[in-house]
Amino acid sequence: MGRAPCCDKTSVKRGPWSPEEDELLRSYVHNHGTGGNWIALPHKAGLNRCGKSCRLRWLNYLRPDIKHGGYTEQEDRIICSLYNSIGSRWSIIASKLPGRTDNDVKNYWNTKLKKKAISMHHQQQQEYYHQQQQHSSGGRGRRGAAVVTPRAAAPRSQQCASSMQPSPASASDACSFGAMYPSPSTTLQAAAPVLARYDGTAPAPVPPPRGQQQASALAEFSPAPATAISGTWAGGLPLDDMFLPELLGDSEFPPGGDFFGTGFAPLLLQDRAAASLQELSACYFPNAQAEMWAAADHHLHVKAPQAGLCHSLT
DNA sequence: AATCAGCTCAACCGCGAAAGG
DNA sequence: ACCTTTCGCGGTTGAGCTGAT
Repeated sequence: MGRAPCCDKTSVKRGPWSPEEDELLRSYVHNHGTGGNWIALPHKAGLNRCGKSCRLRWLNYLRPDIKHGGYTEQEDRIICSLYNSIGSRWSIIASKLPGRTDNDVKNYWNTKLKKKAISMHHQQQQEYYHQQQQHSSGGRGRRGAAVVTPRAAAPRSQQCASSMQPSPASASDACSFGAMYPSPSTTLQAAAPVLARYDGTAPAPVPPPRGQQQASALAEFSPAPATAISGTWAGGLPLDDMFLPELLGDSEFPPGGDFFGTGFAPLLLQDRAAASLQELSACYFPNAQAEMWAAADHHLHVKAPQAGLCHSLT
């Protein structure tokens, strides 16, 4: 059986839109609006198209004030940070970027930004690994502390693969960003009391309906994007305080300095790499997450991530 | 010049949520 | 309360483009 199609696909035109079709749709919406019914719109507009196709064309291409390409570094950072925090909720992310559509942001992430993130994460891991090697060769490290190398971690993740649906690639996509870019929900824990500690044994909070979920997740991202872009974001924090220095260069983040500002320093710089690995590991080993975050909190004052860090694993 | 591989992005697909009867 | 219709979203596809060989 299956779901009935939204329209008769054999009788409607598909594929790329012609300039004439664009003009028909544009002028119809301009004169009449969408009428709240996309299914009926193509017939009224004289278009031999599926309603969904019309909606998509309008929202992603014909709508006024749409921007294509030319993403700024600022936008990159917003996308990265939001992706880290709420995952692939492209419509929400796009809503924070004036003129951008969810499809556009999604494409941009999948084709460009993701690669950038992954390469940066690998670089970060390597640096951490080298640091650990130097540390252990120059003296004994922390008693009982095992140095986790990517090489060593891989087989374990494969062991877990049977109980974890997503591929390592998809997991690393999300987790690499979790590790790289502290989300506002991580860096702004003091300003986000809604964060519940993940203790692994407590019953998971009942997720609110999707709309409310989005709203609560977004509560951390007010005020509006225009304000954010002008230089400040939630709680009046300077935008740059909400992102790790990878995209900015070290000069803006003095080494060892408390660049998150007083009261917003869950990730101390000297332990950042460790926290990153911990976060990454937690993605691969969800059952060990409670212990890790408990330890992390004790050592690093790190809160467990809210939904979104390892969204690809859920 | 021809072929191939990789990339981009518009468009499609199918699902869940919301709305309305 | 249930069913149907429509909307909105995220994942995926594939045509067209570009650069390398």
